[in-house]
Amino acid sequence: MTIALLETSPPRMQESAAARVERELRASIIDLTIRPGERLSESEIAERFQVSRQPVREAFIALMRQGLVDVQPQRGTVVVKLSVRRMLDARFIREAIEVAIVRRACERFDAHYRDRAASLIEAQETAARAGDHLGFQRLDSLFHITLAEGADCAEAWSAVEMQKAHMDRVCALTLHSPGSMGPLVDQHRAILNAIEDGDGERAVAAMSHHLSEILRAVAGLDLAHAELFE
Amino acid sequence: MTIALLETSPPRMQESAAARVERELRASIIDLTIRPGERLSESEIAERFQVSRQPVREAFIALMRQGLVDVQPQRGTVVVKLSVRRMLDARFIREAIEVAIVRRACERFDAHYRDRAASLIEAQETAARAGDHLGFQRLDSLFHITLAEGADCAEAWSAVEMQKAHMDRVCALTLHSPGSMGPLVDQHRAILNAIEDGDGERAVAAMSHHLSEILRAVAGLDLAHAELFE
DNA sequence: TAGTATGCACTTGTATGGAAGTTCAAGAGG
DNA sequence: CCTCTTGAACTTCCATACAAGTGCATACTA
Repeated sequence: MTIALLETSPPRMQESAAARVERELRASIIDLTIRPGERLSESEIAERFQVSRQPVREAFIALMRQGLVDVQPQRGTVVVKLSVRRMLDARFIREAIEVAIVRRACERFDAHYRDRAASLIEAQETAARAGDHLGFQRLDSLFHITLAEGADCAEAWSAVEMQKAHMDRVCALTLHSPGSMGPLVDQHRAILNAIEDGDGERAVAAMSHHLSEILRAVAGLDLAHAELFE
Repeated sequence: MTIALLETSPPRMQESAAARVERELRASIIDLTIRPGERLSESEIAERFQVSRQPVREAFIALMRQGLVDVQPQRGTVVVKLSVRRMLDARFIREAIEVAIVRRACERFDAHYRDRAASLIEAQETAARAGDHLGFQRLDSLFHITLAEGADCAEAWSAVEMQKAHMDRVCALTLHSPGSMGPLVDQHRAILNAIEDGDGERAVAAMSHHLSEILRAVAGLDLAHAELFE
């Protein structure tokens, strides 16, 4: 649904070289700037980022733990290909956690975050009308994070983030038609409304429905980019 | 509920030095052999394992990502203290995922894994009678993994594993009374029965109840080991 | 020609030295 | 006695060199 713009943006103070390489490589892998199946060389990346091999190696290991690259000892490192199976697994895990989040949100949801979520929906409406895909994706991510924080589940979101990457990578393939963002805004609104009403079952159903949108994108893209899939 | 014996056991072929250090340190951190709050030194650990500082550093970074140590640049690395909050967060995430697993298991559960789960319960019964805590913990972990694999959710289990460490660390403090394992076996049996009946709601309730056992262990131990908590 | 060595060019893994930053204690100065 | 400075002793982080393993092309052999 979204690409990782949020965790990409803050070039925090004194970011280590390893963290910088990992952050930038991760973003490129998720938005498919680096193609699935492509070989990555420690030396080449090190030269490109003007650092030594060591921080690059640490970035590779971190990306391997996230399931984004495959480090084969003494052979090489490759960006893992897209996988419908892996995407469905990620969706399953994400839905499990986010459903639990909204269920808890129906019991207690901080008022400040409720207002923030509402204003984010407004901003999404604007971005959708303007056809601003990148902005919309960033706002989408912020909306989900806000739900987690409002329900006091910030830690749970970090667990979602890893899975989200595998969904975003597949979504980066789908062509973003102008009208595709509107329904998503409505779904966000339905989720927030249910939370405000404290209606757990409705909130769960709304979130589940929302996260099932990606299933519709699966059918149409397999053949067009077969070489990117395993 | 359990400590990480499963992922600790296989000293796989050609395991790298970094992986070995991480594996052993992780096990020691989880079973509290290395005390929460203790400082870790790259040099000291390197000397102890007879390797250079580099693989130790990589192990530290990996453990940091799992939330088990805190690497403070240019200052030092410490084992994170126990945290009731962190444990409750881990429990929340784990319950969310495992509840989704058993719900799926009620729809389709491989017969081979059903038999395996049943035999694991038998083995747990034996271990419980014999008072074999370590064996029981290993069987407990295997049971949950078997549920995940039987429901074709192996990937989801790896997401659970990280959270599980934070629960196991707190559970390592609780004194294991001889009769404490019996109810857990019954709970496992209830879960498996519900799955065999295809009764989703009952399976979810049984798993949720099972994973709530740890909440009972929270109250009694805070004061006895206050220095281990943040 | 088919099959088998063999050496080269690549890869990741490890060791080691030094750069940059933090902490803490000892000592100078008020 | 209190405050500030300063330097030694640590820490993690990075750069570099080397070790070890893989794959492939080339050349040699039957």
